[in-house]
Amino acid sequence: MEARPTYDEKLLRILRESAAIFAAKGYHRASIRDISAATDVSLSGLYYYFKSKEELLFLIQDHCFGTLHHRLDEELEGNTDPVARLRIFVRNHLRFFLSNQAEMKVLSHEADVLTGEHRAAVQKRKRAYAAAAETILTELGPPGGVEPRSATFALFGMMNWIYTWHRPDVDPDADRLAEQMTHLFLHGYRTPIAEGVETLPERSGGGRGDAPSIWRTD
Amino acid sequence: MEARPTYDEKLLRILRESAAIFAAKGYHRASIRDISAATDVSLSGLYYYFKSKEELLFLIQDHCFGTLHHRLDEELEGNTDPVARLRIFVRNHLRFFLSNQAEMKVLSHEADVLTGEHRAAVQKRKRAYAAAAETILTELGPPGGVEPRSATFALFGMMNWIYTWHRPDVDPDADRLAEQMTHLFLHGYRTPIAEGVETLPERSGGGRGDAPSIWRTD
DNA sequence: TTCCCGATCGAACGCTCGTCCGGTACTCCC
DNA sequence: GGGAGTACCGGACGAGCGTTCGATCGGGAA
Repeated sequence: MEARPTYDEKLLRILRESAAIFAAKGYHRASIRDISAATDVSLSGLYYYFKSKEELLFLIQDHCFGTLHHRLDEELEGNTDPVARLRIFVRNHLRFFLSNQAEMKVLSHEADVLTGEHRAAVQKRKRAYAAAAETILTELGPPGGVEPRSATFALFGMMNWIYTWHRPDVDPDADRLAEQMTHLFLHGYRTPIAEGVETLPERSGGGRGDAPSIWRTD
Repeated sequence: MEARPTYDEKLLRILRESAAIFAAKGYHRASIRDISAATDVSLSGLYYYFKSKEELLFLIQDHCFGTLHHRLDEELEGNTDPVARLRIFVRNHLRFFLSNQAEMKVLSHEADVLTGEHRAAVQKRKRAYAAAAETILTELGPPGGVEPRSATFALFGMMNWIYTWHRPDVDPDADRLAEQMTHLFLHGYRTPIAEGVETLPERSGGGRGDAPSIWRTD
């Protein structure tokens, strides 16, 4: 005999299924009716668990971000070597990303959908997480040539872009990817830029402005 | 006396304004009525320029990708040094991205909205562009440790993530960013991974599975 | 048994959406 | 002047959306 699920269990199941649907169709194109069908909960029955579609998105994002950051703190605990800490950070991020692809896609892809207090709450989480990342980078010492802010976002770009290309059957798992990305980042970050060698001469006589718009009229 | 715009000029204007609106609100949330208001063309009048909302998105993406790739070929022409070619590739991509942020955001963010032939046509463009990138990376010689496929996407991730963070008033311009990202990528890509030094010991006795789901039930 | 309350549902409301139809100026050519 | 064709518009249609309302069901308390 199967025990009836508690309120919390059922809410978590709804959040999980909703995340999968938002990830597949996108937040705006996914309808509450889709979620109703996937969860076998009636349309109106769902509103017992959240007040609005936006709150549903918020619950997913908030829980996801909170868990990600919480795990990071656990993993970092007691570790003081700067390089090891960077490695742990990347590994934690990628493990979490690949184990919760739907949720993390929703987090990355629907980042600017929320409004008002929901938006503020998620952005607070995001800032705290980014600050943790920045601290870790600062501990590495001064960079060799790239600016810390650009470098931080370059690292996040590498990691967060994953959901657009990673296929579990052919691509490396999270731990191997973490090794590779840490390696990729670390060497470039600490190696100084060789003056004069690494810049490209301007293309001569192109005649076009340096920031041409796409909308050519030829 | 202002000359009346031609058909093509007006279409391009509509595409430009639409791209800005899609970038700001997202494809699904932006309505044809929004575009009508922004362009001062009536709702039905717009359908003289495209057959459906999806075709409008296609026209933007197709034109954008086509121009990006076309520019790349122009810039690469006559240049044979592998490192210089990589540098040109990154610079071209970033220049284009920052000069056409709205269009490139639409390209990145609404990548899997199109269906049928529209989707196929854009994916063909994307594959051709990615192939060009892969060729450039191959010319660099064998990587030092990271896999070429992961490395390629890591590079694209760095570059394509830009639209989420770049602020023209505080961040470096396209050319400086290109220098930095090329540097970042190149050193990591060619430096071998030091055996045994760069791997992290498993966390001892964590007791949790290695790919824990977010949806803890505690 | 009766009452209450958390959990759930069917049916509807008001709204916005993409798209289409019929019509109308305007311009050029005969 | 008359016909053709390009450019454009007002207004509507049907579908789908998020949300709400009143009713119902089942189990523990009195």
